[in-house]
Amino acid sequence: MTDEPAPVMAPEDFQQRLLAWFDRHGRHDLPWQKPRTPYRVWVSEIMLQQTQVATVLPYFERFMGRFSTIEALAEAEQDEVLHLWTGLGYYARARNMHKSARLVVQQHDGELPVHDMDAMLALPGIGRSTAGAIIAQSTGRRAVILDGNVKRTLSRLHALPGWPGQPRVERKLWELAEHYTPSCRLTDYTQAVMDFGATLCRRGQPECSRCPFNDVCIANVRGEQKRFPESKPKKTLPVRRAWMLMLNDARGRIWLEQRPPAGVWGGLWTPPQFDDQMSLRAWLDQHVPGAIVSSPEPVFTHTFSHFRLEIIPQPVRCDRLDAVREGGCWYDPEFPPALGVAAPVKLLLERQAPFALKPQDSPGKRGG
DNA sequence: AACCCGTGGCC
DNA sequence: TGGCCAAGGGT
Repeated sequence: MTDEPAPVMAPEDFQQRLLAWFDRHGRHDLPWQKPRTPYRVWVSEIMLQQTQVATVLPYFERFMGRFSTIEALAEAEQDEVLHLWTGLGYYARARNMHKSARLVVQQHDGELPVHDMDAMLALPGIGRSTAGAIIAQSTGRRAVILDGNVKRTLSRLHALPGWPGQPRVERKLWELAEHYTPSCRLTDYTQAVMDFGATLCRRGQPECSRCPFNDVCIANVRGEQKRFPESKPKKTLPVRRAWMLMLNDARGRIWLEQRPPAGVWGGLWTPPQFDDQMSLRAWLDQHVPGAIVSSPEPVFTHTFSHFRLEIIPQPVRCDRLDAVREGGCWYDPEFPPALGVAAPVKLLLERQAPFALKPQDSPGKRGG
C-alpha cells in the first residue's frame, strides 16, 4: 500500500538550483527583511497567512509604526489591535497574536522563543509551518515549512495525486518538504521556496519554460502542470441572513456593539445584528420604543469563503441616547473610535450614513 | 476529520 | 460575473 512518491532529486541539487534562481529572481527587499528581527518576521508571517504579499504591505507598515516592539503590542488594548487589522480578515490572527505577545512578555522575558520549536508551537496562532518559517528566517537554523507555495511546487514536481487538504496527502508533502530542506542558508532557502511558488510556479500560468526544475518536474514533463495540485472538492455555499439595525442619532452617528470573541468578525464592532425581522422588532420594542421600521431595503450581499451573507440594513432614527443599552458606542465618522470594523460593515456605514469615511482609515484602499 | 474563519485578486 | 484560491491555524 506504500506507493511512496520518491523524491525526484537530491536535496543538494534542489537547493543549488533553487538558490541560483533566488539570487537572481527572488525578493530581497521586502519590508520585514530590512531589519529581519524575530518580531518583525513573526508579524509578517501571521499577516501573510492566507493573504497575499501586496495586500499585507500597507498593513504591515502601519502595524509596525504603531507597535514597533513586542512590548508595545502586549501593552495595547485588543480593540486597537483589531482596529489596525480592519479589512485584513481572519481576525483570530490578531486576537491570537495579541495574546501571544502578552505570553511572550510574561513567560519569555519579551523574546520570541525562536530557539525552541515546542515553545513556538505553544503560542496561539503559530502552527507547524509558521513556526518553521519564523525560526528559519530569523535565526537561519534548519526548520521546515509547508505553505501553499511549497505544496503547489512539490505537488507538481512529483505529480502528486490528491487534494493537499487531505491529511494523507499533506503528510506526504511534509515528508517531501523535509527531504528537500537543506542544512545551510536556511534564511535564503525558506524565502526562496516561497518566492518560487509565488512568482514562478504560481497557480495559474506557471512559467515552466524558465523553471530550473523543468527537466525533472514530472507534471511538466507530462505537460500536466495545471492538473496539480488537485483542486478542493466544491460544495454549495450556505446562505445566512442578517438584519442590521442602523441606529442613527441626530448627529449622524451610528450605534455599534461588540461581537462575541469567537465566530465571524469575533471581537469586531457592528450594528446590532438579528437573524430575522421579528427579533429585530423585539429588540426595538425593548430599547427604542416607538421606533419606526422601514420596509426592507435591497439586501447587501457579502460572500465569505464558507457562506454567503445577505445583509438587510434597517435605518432607524434614534434621538434619545439614553434609550440604548450599555455595552455599545456611537460611531462618529468625524472622530471614529479605534475599534475593529469588518470591511463589509465599513462599506455599509459609508452607504447608510450621510458622510464618507476618511480614506486613511483603510490602508487596503489606494487613492481614496 | 471536517469545519470554521475574511478579504481581494484573478480569469 | 462567479468560482477559485492565497506565506494556515484552531476546534
